[in-house]
Amino acid sequence: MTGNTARWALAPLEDGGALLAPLAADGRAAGPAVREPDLAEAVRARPGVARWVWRSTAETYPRLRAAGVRVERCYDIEAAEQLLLGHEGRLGEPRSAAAAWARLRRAPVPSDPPPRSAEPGSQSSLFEPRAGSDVPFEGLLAVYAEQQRRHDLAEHPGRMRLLTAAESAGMLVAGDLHAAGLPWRADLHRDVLDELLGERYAGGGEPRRLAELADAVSAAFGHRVRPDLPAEVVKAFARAGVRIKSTRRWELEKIDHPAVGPLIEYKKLYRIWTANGWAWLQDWVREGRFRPEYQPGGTVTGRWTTNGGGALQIPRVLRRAVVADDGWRLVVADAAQMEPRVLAAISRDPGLMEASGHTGDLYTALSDRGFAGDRSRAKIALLGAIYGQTSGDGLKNLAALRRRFPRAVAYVDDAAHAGEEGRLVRTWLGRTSPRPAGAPEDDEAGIPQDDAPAGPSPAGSTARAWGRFTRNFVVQGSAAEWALLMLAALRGALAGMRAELVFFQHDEVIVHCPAEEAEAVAKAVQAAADTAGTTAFGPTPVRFAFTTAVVERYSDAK
DNA sequence: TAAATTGGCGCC
DNA sequence: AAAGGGCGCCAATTTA
Repeated sequence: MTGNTARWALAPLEDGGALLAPLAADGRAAGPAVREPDLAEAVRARPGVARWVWRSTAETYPRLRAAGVRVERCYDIEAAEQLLLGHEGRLGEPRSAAAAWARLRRAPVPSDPPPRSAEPGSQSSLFEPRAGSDVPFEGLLAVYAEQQRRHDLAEHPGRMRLLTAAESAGMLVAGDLHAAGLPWRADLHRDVLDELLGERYAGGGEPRRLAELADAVSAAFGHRVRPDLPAEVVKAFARAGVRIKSTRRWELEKIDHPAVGPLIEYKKLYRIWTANGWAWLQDWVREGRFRPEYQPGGTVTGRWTTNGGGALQIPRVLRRAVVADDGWRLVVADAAQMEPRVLAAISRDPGLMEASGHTGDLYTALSDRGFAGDRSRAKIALLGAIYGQTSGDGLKNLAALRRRFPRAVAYVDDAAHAGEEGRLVRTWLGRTSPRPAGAPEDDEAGIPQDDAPAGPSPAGSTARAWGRFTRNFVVQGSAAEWALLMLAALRGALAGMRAELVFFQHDEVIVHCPAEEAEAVAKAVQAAADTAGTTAFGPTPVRFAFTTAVVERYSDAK
């Protein structure tokens, strides 16, 4: 009975042991719970288990990894709870297993614990039991069984199952990424800082180059102006006869004034100093690795976030510090035009599917089909449609786009209309948008009420802004799902190698591997892209392409 | 005095 | 190039 489809529930205990139970197809326990003295040994002793069902991957997986136990698949009950609540239009209700158990028993529902911020260099925080984790094992089993039933009630039960499985796989990948860490040369990072910012002054003030630029700004205005205070800068320009609404770079660039140059340069360097300067290095890089805590599904659209360290916003100039170990390489792979290809797959627009049917440049293919060979116009038009552009060239070219690719444009337009009317929208697999602020919460998920009282200015700019959000949500969110499945496939493919996934950023992965494995890894990446395409969207002519570079340092990729 | 908000900019 | 969607992080400012 423990064939390769078996599922077991697993709950770690504080003394290092674990409770386990085999599960039947309907999610209920198929046998008595057993207690084992050692969590990792209990898992190791059951190689036939295909999927481990547990409360939280972040709680359990690091302990297994630390003991050298690899888990192929899991089901993360709290991640699934979040997705199921969202699908049911109940986003915002507490998502902990304890809360789900309380709802089942009609007991008072505990609020979720506040999000914990990562401590630099921590491995330990992942081990700490969280408040709200006090669910008895039978409660966990009951919540899981109920979740299985709730999958059946979803709009597309099969896709919903795939979604929770994919999110769970993402949790495993996140654990792997944290454990591996991104190779980071602190000495090279310091070289970059010295080069850009100049030396630091004792006492913690601005580095030399920033001080010089601040002086240059003041000199240009003829009086002391602190460039990091927007209010002061706006006032200084007003005194000089230039009226600006903000000090954003694109606004400053339009001004003809000697302060603009040093001001923009100051902002750029100030950002590097405060966000990724010496303090960041001290906090986040240990023993040659940068180990952020990744949070799959950390955003409403399903994109990941990281907790501390700003791993998804690392300035390009610091990629010089990311260097493979001796004899190793970085396989840097970037999914080319991921979102337009996803739109092709989910809208089933014939023309867009055809243009996405090969791994060559999508915008060139697009321009040959409707923009007289003008690649940049095609690109602007498509991105404008996905993002809901309200002005500029994107809008001008939208008409041509709509003529040639009507179903694709209609798909995102429908999502925008739904958002403007306060309805919910879903990604391809079923991740569901939140409600706009102020929307009624007691109606059926997303179904508009005919007699709904007018909310705060429903047809106004707030509604249109929400429409842009839902328009983008269906594409960005479905793209995140493709990425999740790609990661899951890649993780499986790398299992037999020494290669490790060390970085993930929306549509880009980095694998660190021995030089001799690089070619096989590059092939595995493209294979994972193809697998993810058909797993997510079913049979589709759309191809998902990776641009791959094998390099020793990240900055050498493209 | 601490928490929340704002402005800005880095990444996709 | 700009501007549109998603974020996190920092410093300064405002609010409680």
